[in-house]
Amino acid sequence: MVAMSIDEPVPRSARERARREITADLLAIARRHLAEVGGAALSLRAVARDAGMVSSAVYRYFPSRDDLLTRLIGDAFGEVAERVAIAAESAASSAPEKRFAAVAHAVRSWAHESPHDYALIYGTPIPGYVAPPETAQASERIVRTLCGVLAEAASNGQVRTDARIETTRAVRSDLAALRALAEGLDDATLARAVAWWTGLLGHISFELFGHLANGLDSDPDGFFALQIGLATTWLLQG
Amino acid sequence: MVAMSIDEPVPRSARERARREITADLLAIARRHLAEVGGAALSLRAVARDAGMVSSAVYRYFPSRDDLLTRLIGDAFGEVAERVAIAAESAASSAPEKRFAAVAHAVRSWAHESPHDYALIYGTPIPGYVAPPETAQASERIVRTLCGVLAEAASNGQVRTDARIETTRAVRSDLAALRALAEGLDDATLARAVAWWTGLLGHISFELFGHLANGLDSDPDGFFALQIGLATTWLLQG
DNA sequence: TGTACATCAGTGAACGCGCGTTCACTGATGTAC
DNA sequence: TGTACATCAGTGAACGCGCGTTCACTGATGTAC
Repeated sequence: MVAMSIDEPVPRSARERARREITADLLAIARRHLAEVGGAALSLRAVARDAGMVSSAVYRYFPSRDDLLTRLIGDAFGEVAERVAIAAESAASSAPEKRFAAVAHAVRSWAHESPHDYALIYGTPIPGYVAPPETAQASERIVRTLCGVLAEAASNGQVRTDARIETTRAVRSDLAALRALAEGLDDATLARAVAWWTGLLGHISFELFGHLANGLDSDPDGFFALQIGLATTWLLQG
Repeated sequence: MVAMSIDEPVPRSARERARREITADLLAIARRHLAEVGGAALSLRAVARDAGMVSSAVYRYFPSRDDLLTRLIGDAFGEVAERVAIAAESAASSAPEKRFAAVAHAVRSWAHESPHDYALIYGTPIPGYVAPPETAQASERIVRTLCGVLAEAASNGQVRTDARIETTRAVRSDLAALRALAEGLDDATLARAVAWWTGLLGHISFELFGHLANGLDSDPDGFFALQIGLATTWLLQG
C-alpha cells in the first residue's frame, strides 16, 4: 500500500478511486519485486500474477513494461533526493561536517535498505532504456541541497575557499552554472563537492557490489564512517 | 583472435591445438558480444551462431553459460590489473602525482574502450552469480601496485604521513593487513588511498552510467583530469 | 426515477520470440598393438 | 605400416521455460436524456 500524495486532486468517481488504488497496488508489488529480483529481471507477468490479475490486464494501468520501470526509477530517484534533503535539514543547526556526514549516512542507509533501487539508479543502466525526466529534476534537487549546505558553511567562514585550480574553459563554465545554485563558492570547492558526492557513491557501490570483500569488510560501518569523515574534512578544508 | 600466453604448454596433438584455437575463438566472440549487448544479455546460443556452430556444440568447450561469463569476468579483471600495472611502471621515474594520474587515466581509458567490461566488473552484479577466484587475485594485484607506488613515494618523503585517524579496532586491523603490502604507510594514508580508488571508480561510473549528463558533461576529459588531480593532491598531501 | 448507450476493467487465448540445457547420433581424429 | 578400438567434436531435434504484447470478448460501472 502506497500513501497517496495529499495535493493530488480528490478522485471524483468510484471507478477513478479504484483505478488509483489498483495503480498504487501494482506499483507497490512492482517495487517489492524490484527489491527481490532487481530491475533487469522485473517481469510484468509476475507483477500481474502477484496482483491476482491476468497479465494483459496490467496494460490498463501501464502502457508497457518500460513505462512501469520508468515509474520505479523516478520514484527511487525522488527517494534519494528526499533522504538527502531530510538529512540536510534535520542537521541544519549542526556544524557542516556533521551535516555532510548526516547526508552521507542517509544515502548509504537508503542504499542498504533498497540495494536494487540503488543499483537501478547508480548501477549499470538497463540496456535499451532511457532515463525519465524526473531523473534530472531529482538529481538537480540533490545538487541544490548539497550546494545549499556548502554555501551556508562558506558564508559562516567554515569552508576554505582560497584554492586555485587549473582547468579548461568548458569545465569552468560548467562549474559556473553549478555556482548559480550556490553563491559564494569557488571553482575548487565546487569541484571537490562533486568529488565528495561521486566518492560517496563510489564507496557505496564498492560495498554493495562486493568489492570491499577482499580484506576491508570487517567493519563496513566503521570503515564508511572513517572514509566519509576523511572526505568531508577534505571538502571543507581543501 | 586472441593471443596465446607464451608460457602455456605447447599443445601436443592437432586435436588439442584445434581445441585451444576454437576455445579462444569462442571467447573472442563472446567478448565481442559482451561489448555489444552487455553481460546480462550475453547468450550462449548467439555466440554459437556467430561461431558457425550449433548451440549444443559450445558445451564441448564450456560447461555452462555461467562458466563462460566467469571467464570473461576473470579476463576483464585481469585486464584492469594489467593496465594499472603498466601505467604504474611506465611512469616509474615520474613524480608520484604523475604516476597516480597515469594509473587513473589508464583505468578510465580502459573503461571507455570497454564499457561493458567495466560494467560487468564494477557495475551491478549479474543476478545469481558468484565471482570467480581470479577476481580476488586481480584485485589484490591492483592493491599491491597502488600500495607500491604509494610506498615508494613515501620512502622518498613525497607523502605526508603524519595524519591521525579515529576508527574502530576492526578497521585498524584491516588497514594493518593492507599495510603488509606496503611498508611505511600509516593508517590515514592507506585509508585515503582506498578513497582515491573508490573515488576514481565512482567518477568513472558516473560518467559511463550517464549521471554527469546533467550539466557537467561539456568536457568530460578535462573534468576528469581536474577531479583526479584534486584527489591525488589530497592523497599525497593529506 | 428509469432507460439506452458509452466507457472501461479484466479475461483468456494466442503470437512469436529466444533462451539454457540434454541426448542420442555420426563421422573424423588419435592410440595401441 | 596397417588394423581395431577409443576418444572426442559437432549435429539436430527436442524439452520446458518465461517473457512482452495484441486482440476480440464479457460484464460491470458511469452518463445523458
